[in-house]
Amino acid sequence: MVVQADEAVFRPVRAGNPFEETVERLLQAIKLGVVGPGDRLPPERELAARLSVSRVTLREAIHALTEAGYVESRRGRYGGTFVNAQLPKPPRTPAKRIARDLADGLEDALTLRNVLETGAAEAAASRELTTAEQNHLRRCLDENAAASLTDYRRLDSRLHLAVAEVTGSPSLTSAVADVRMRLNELLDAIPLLERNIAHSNVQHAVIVAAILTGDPAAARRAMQEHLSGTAALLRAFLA
Amino acid sequence: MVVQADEAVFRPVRAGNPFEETVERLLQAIKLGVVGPGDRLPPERELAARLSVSRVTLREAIHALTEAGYVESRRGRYGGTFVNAQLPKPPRTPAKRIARDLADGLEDALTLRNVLETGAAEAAASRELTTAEQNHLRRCLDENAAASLTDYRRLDSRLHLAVAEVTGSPSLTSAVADVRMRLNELLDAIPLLERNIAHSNVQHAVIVAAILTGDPAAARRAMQEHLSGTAALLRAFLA
DNA sequence: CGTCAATGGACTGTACGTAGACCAATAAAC
DNA sequence: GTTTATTGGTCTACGTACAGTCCATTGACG
Repeated sequence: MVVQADEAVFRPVRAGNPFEETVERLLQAIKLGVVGPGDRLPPERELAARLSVSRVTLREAIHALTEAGYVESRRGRYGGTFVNAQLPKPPRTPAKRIARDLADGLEDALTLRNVLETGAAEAAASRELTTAEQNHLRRCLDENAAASLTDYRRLDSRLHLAVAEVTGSPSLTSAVADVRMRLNELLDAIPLLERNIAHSNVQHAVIVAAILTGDPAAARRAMQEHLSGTAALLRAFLA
Repeated sequence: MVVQADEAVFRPVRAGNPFEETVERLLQAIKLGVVGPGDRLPPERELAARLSVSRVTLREAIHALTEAGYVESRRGRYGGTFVNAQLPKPPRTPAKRIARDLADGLEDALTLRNVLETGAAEAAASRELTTAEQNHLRRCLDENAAASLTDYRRLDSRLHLAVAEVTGSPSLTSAVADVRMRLNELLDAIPLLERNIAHSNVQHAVIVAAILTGDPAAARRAMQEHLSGTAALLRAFLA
């Protein structure tokens, strides 16, 4: 009997209660650099509507993030909830624990990421990009290249997300964001080496160049190489 | 200001209430052929646990599907909930309405499907398949090829799902199942032509052969061609 | 023919999430 | 300085979903 499809289709309907899911989403926005330090989140009423969550639940999620040191709220007109300039650094979960938690899930996540991101790079290069999209991509590339060590991971995520964005497919963008979050905890456990960063920056430039010049095959190939490097690091680190 | 990533990350936390989501999942299992006519669903207690839903909610969902003519329940030991041999045929939503509903979403779904399924084909061909996996793939291929007109769509879905299954990545399998469901309504609106079916069967055989012989590039290329045919049909039909 | 394990069916109390209205504070605009 | 629109903060009533328990039915097996 084949159980693989059963597992896929009878998986949990939702990952947690609305509160937990909302916290996760806001963290996604912050950790993937969709909203940067100092940026303001949308007003509670609007954000609650977009997330299809009651304002009470959203506020509880924001409260949790406030206590964790991610955001701060100010009342009154021109007030709002702002992302802190100094983000709390993740608690450095022991690698052993991560490895145990994700032992099976790691290959799953890496496979999905490989499919999504190489596909996104190819799809992006197959499109006619607007000037705004081109600028967005270039800006994300430059900001990442100029990033300090503490900001690198977030701006790296932001760049990869930008590649998905310029495919014009919101679903694909969401999927890339989700799988990136799944791998984030692991990536945080790996020490950042200057040499690796330099290498990444070069690869990023190649990927973006291929997308901007409209070379799908090259974009896919470059992304593939880039990802396999990270994947190798992860596998080695957790071995 | 770039809003693409905002849309992706601030999208609704959940598509509906647990009841609706559960109905959708069970329909997914039936319509994608994961459970065929005459098959028994897992016992309510077990299924509720796997879906992370209360038994009450699951029962309400099953009740809805019973009224819609998809399943039937029998009490007692060796009882259970069984998929009807004769499935109700979908209500043939007018194409105009579908086109209006999915106007924007169509390209989004097609892009995602292309990325996921070509990626799945390549990933599947890159793996060492167990004998069970090989047989499963072949069986799905054969059953689809032998299918009658009324069964064709379901067994076609089942085959595509099988390709994702043999990548060994549950997340990828789920993603393929989800995007297939999004396109299902549209596919149901397109008339099935014998000639198209024959062509599809040939392409399916090529895809499966490439996977079984471990030729990732060929698998990707074959799947790509296969999908672009369907995509062209959909775009033309809704134009 | 009786037993019994497994399954669907039904009920109760609790907790959580929601919708909506209202209050409080803030800073730009006048 | 006053006004005012916008935003976060608070409260209440309601509905839904959940966990747990018990009941009803069935058919294989001894």
